Amino acid sequence: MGKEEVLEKISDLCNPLTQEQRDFLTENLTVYTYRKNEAIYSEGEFPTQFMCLLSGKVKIFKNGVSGRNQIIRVIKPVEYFAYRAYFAHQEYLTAAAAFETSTIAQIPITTITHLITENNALACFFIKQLSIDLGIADERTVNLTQKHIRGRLAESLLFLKESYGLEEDGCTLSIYLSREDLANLSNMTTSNAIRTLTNFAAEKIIAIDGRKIKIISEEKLEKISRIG
Amino acid sequence: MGKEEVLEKISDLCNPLTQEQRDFLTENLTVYTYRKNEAIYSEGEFPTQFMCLLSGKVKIFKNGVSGRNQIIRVIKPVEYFAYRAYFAHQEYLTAAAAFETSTIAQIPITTITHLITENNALACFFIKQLSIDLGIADERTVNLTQKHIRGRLAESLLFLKESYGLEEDGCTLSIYLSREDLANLSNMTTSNAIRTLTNFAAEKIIAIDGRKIKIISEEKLEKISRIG
DNA sequence: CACAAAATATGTTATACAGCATGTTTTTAT
DNA sequence: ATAAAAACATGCTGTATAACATATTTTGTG
Repeated sequence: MGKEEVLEKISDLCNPLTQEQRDFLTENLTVYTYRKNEAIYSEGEFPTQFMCLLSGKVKIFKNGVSGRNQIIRVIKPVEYFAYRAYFAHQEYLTAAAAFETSTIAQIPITTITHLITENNALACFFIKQLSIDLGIADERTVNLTQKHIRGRLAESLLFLKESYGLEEDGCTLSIYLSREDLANLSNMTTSNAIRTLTNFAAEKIIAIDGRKIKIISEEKLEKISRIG
Repeated sequence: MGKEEVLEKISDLCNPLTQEQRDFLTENLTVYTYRKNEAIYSEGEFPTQFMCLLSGKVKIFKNGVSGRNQIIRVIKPVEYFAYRAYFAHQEYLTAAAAFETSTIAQIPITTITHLITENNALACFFIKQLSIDLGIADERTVNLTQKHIRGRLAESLLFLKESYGLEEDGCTLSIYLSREDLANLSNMTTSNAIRTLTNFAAEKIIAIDGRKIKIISEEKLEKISRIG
């Protein structure tokens, strides 16, 4: 992908910038492609790059107790990530990996912080983004802890629909997750993700074909998510 | 409390400001005192005031399913709160109430956003604060979902020690929470908070005298928190 | 293509924790 | 001071979900 094309994609980041600042950004920008399941960064590492997902799908997750992972959030194009830790003067508390082949623009995080101190509109952009993410995290805490297994899985399916959308048929989720990833997203064991998925299919709420998931009744999913 | 005194307390907010900006802040600043258990703001309300806790203790919580509350974070003097929702252009997703008599400085949130657009250092202050809070929220998600009941309670006790410190004797927590609040902080029922607390006391990890909690072995609490 | 490894599926068992009931103590209000 | 309400305490029961076991299917690799 050419730099011109990249700049167009990250316009919400570039719009507030002066031409000079934009050039500075472009000079320091590199583009990498990660393969399916490849690690992008790991918990405990020191953050050096600000990232923007240009194409593909990425998960942000944490290693919990006894090897259980928790998917904290998912990234879709064009979204920014990998900056929180540096802004907080911390190491990464999370890890990131590619769900599928993903193209990522990387800019040294110091370049970004430099631009932030120069450009107030850019600072405001990050204030808003962080505020939205913090709200999502707060919601998620309650949902993951208080809802029952069916409610958590239903919510995850709706969340995936919101995040990555549907295919042309208007009902198949555009992301094909392993049962394990689905479990890690919903805070349950893989076995229970499989079982509950099977139940949903038997109840004609969804239809499953391998990793393809068709949402038959969004209303029912919403109801299960709300109550359970 | 006089405005002079308040300004001194919120110096980390004021330091980046020009004298003119500081005067603008002072003009728009009011101080309220909330009684024990009094609501400060509620879920769904539209945010209008930026707040700073000058003295006392405050909880930020969410109403979960079937009346179960989840305490999301606690505020100590001098910390800022009640600004996330406005920055994200949302209603409050959480509620706030006073654990005990609390004095709170309030500034119209529009005053703050105005100052942020004028003052880059102030914007950076909030970027850092939000980034730290987002990291805490991510950690908390995993801790609350993956740890067992003893681990969650142990963690909460250590968290309260970190947040509010100890009394002069060097081992009594400076905050006296109801068993219900302790349960809401640790994602468990009140019954189980009581039971587990009793167990910890029997194991000589803590000593309880009504709502007073003495930490006898911090190492053991840390171990339980880590493993459980 | 064959083989190993991983992912999916499903049944069984074990257990952590919620839910409920009941009694006691402490706090609050009149 | 006394009644009422709230908080605390503890035992019992039920159940949601983890943990384990064992097939079966799919995927990846030499």
